Amino acid sequence: MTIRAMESSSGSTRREATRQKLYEAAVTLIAEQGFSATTVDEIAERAGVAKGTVYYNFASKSVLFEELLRHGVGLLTASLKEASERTAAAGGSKTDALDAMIRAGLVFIDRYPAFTQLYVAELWRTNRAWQSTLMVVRQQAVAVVENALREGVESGEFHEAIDVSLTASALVGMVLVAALDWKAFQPERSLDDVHSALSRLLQGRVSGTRA
Amino acid sequence: MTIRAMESSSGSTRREATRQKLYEAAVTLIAEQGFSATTVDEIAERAGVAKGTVYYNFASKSVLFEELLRHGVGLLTASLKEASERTAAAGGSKTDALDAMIRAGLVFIDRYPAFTQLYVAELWRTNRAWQSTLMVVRQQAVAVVENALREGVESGEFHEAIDVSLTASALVGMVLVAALDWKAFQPERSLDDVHSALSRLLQGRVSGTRA
DNA sequence: ACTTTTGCACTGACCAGTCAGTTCAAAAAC
DNA sequence: GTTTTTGAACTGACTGGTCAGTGCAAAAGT
Repeated sequence: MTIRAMESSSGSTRREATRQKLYEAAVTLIAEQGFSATTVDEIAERAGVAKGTVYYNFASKSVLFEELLRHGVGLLTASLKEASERTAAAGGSKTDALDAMIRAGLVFIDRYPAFTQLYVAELWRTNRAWQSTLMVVRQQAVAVVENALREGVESGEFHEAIDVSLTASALVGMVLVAALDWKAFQPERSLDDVHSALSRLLQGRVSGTRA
Repeated sequence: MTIRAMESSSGSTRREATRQKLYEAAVTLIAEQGFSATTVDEIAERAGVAKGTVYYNFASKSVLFEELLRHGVGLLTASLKEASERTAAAGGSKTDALDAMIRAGLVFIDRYPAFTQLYVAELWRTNRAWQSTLMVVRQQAVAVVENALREGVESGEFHEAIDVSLTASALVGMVLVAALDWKAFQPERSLDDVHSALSRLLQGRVSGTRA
């Protein structure tokens, strides 16, 4: 009985690969059917793994879901930050940063539509085990947008009377719903189509006052 | 076994009252827990009614839910139409009509937060029994917004290059998400606060180009 | 070299509990 | 007297979670 080889955070390849397969299986099934309607047997089968393996890797169905949530929103947050920072580094305005984040959001949803669907379906639900987890990760993501707005107000680019948190919510909602509708009802449209429609709205070129 | 009395849309009062109680019980439970996690026994208990009554009034749990969906979106659509028509009658612009619809949407969500939550949670799900029902009622609601946009384009008020359906989705999403975040995370804010934040965004007073 | 041991990762049959939906006789409401 | 509701018992399918056991690659022992 010796000390096992230390496995770095990147994880022992086998186990991490199995967890990844389980995430992928769970995300589509839960997006389609909802958490309760999705059985652990289904997840295991879709992942090509025995049921016991699910419980070997995750303490429970809920924990699997919670970790999936953290994993997914983590990717989104990183992508938004990257877009924001890249724009700033290129000397862009805060409006440019918001626009870049809109695009990053669309790219994310384009790549992980099932995850987005599931996130939206669970976010405002109360009395659920993972509610607190969800609030934390949501706040991390929304904060990136809020920061851009706040900095834009401070630099005088945006009107100081804007309500940062409500506006951030609205912008997130705009992207989220437009993108989900795109994927669900008009999948033939291009990402650029959606992006330009949202850009136009952001920049007040729909019903902007000329003042 | 006799032929049931045809009940007109207004319905026999007693039965209609029971159905209403069941709608109200189901809407909050399903919003909190999701459809599958909500049991018929719970719904009956919350409604203060025997389980048998549920099955006397609705063919199944799914049918109860589908009718609830139709009922709720019907109310929203009527409210949006009313707001739009009222504005038009008062000689307002299409921007005013959109603004009035935003307010009507917020009032609706303020009154029926659980319904909204549940609607959002189910809308983009595929493979569900009520998917087709949901698509129909969604289209009815979104069409009201699309019409205002289209008419605004025709009258020259809005730029002709706007994408009506994507912009409508985005506007709906803006209202939906801002309102749900309001209710879930900042319930102390007033409806007017939320409305003015959204108005500002609609009218390009956040990062509007001065062109 | 070779055998033996270790323990991680995985397996899948099994269990105890849950739930939608049914049934129906009797009561209540109209 | 007809419609609607009650409430409890029942069924049969399904589900989350368990657990004793398997396979195997690396480590330890010789």
